[in-house]
Amino acid sequence: MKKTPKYEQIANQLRDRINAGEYQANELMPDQVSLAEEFSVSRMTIKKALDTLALEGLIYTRRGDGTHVMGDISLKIETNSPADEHRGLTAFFGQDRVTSKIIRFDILFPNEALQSHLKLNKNEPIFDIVRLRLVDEKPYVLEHTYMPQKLMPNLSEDILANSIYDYLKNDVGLKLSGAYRKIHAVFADDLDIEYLQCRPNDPVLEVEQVAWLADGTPFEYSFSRNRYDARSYTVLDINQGNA
Amino acid sequence: MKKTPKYEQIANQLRDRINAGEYQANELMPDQVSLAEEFSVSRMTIKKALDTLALEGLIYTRRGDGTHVMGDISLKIETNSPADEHRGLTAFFGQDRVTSKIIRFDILFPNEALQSHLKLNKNEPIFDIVRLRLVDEKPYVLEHTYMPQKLMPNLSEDILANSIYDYLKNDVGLKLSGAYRKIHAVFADDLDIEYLQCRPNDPVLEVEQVAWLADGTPFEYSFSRNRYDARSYTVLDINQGNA
DNA sequence: AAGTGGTCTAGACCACCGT
DNA sequence: CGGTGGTCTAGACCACTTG
Repeated sequence: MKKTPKYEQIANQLRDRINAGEYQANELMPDQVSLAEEFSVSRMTIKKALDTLALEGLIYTRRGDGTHVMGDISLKIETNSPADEHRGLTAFFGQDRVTSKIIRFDILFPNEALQSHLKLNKNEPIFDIVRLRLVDEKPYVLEHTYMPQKLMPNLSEDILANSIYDYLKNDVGLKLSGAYRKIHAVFADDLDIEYLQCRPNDPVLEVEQVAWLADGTPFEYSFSRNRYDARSYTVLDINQGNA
Repeated sequence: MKKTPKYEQIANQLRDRINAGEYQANELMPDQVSLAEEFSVSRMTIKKALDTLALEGLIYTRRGDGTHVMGDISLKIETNSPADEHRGLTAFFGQDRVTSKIIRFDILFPNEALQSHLKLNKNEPIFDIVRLRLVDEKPYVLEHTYMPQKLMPNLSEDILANSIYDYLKNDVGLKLSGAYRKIHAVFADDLDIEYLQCRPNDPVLEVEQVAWLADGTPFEYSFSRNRYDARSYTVLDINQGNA
């Protein structure tokens, strides 16, 4: 049983109202004092809920004016693969639609680059995993993943066939915290050609990632490779009032 | 003259201390009560300053434990081109290093896609701009930009030679607010080959962007094309405690 | 001038982690 | 258990936009 903070509950309700069209795009929302009365909370709590929605790009606020509902952003609507994806593919598409074909599952000692990325010394073994992820039976992304063995000693092929993230979260009890990603355009390599059915010289969208736990420990270094015509990567960048 | 909030001043000071090594990586920072005393502010204000740093990935907090300084993230260190780049190239590299070669500067009526992206009707003309941006005299990125004429009626080639963003912010008085980006891998086209000196069939990293003002009006739709071997795109994704 | 959102306070209670 | 961070309050003052 977990407790959801008031500001989060309120943010959820307000988000629902916006999505339901109860507050129209480019119109004003009720002012913070009214909302505080409606929800029987202090204005600071309302403010925090609104901050959440502003970070999501749903509203914007202007001192002296009010809180506006943001009109739809064209690129946002077309979007299908959000930046916030370190919860994994299964969380996004649902367990039924995602399957995995294991192409490699080895264990080895890390080279210098991997020692640095995962903050390990050369004697701490890592898993070396290559998986083809399929959505609705169709090749979606080819993932090359390195993870420290010591964090997940019981990793097996059965787990790899499903979601590693679910395993780490639910069975091992690790808490995921964040990720740093670097996005490149590269040439298709032999594996891309074989499994993603790329042609030689096709461009490939590669997402290089270091992900870490709530205590700051890196737990994953990975490359995700995508067909250039099948997938893109989207980012929402909200300017926090400074400029 | 503008007034900087206390929490922002404090966040800046604490950030400096972390970067100076005054608070060591993977060590605890002073607790919030102590910091509140040191800066003579309430604990809520300290909390807000720390939230800022947590969003930047510099620290992480654990209930019942304390505030930890995040160890360095490997990809973050190598990084040179941050996601937060809608302030423009000149703001990042400095005015002296960035020059622009104007390849196209036209005005035309928007097609349906552009009407949708920029929320215009078919009778409102837009600028159609192609610029090669050079850093230290070397080709860096090829930018194809569409902007509504009505927002910036006096745009000229002189301005294009420098920073459009500086012009919009300082001379026109527009307030930039946010951007939605979609990142693709694509084939080099004729312009890429000519100006970025790509070879035919080279992959190109393309960033498609819709940017909008503080009042929610879209003011720019653009494509930035980069040589695959010259540039990447980085994103920091911090999980806000939920999962 | 009136009304809005942004900041800040002083204190309270709670949830969580360590011992 | 003591100490930590997370939330929340009721009120205050300020900065800003609009009439």
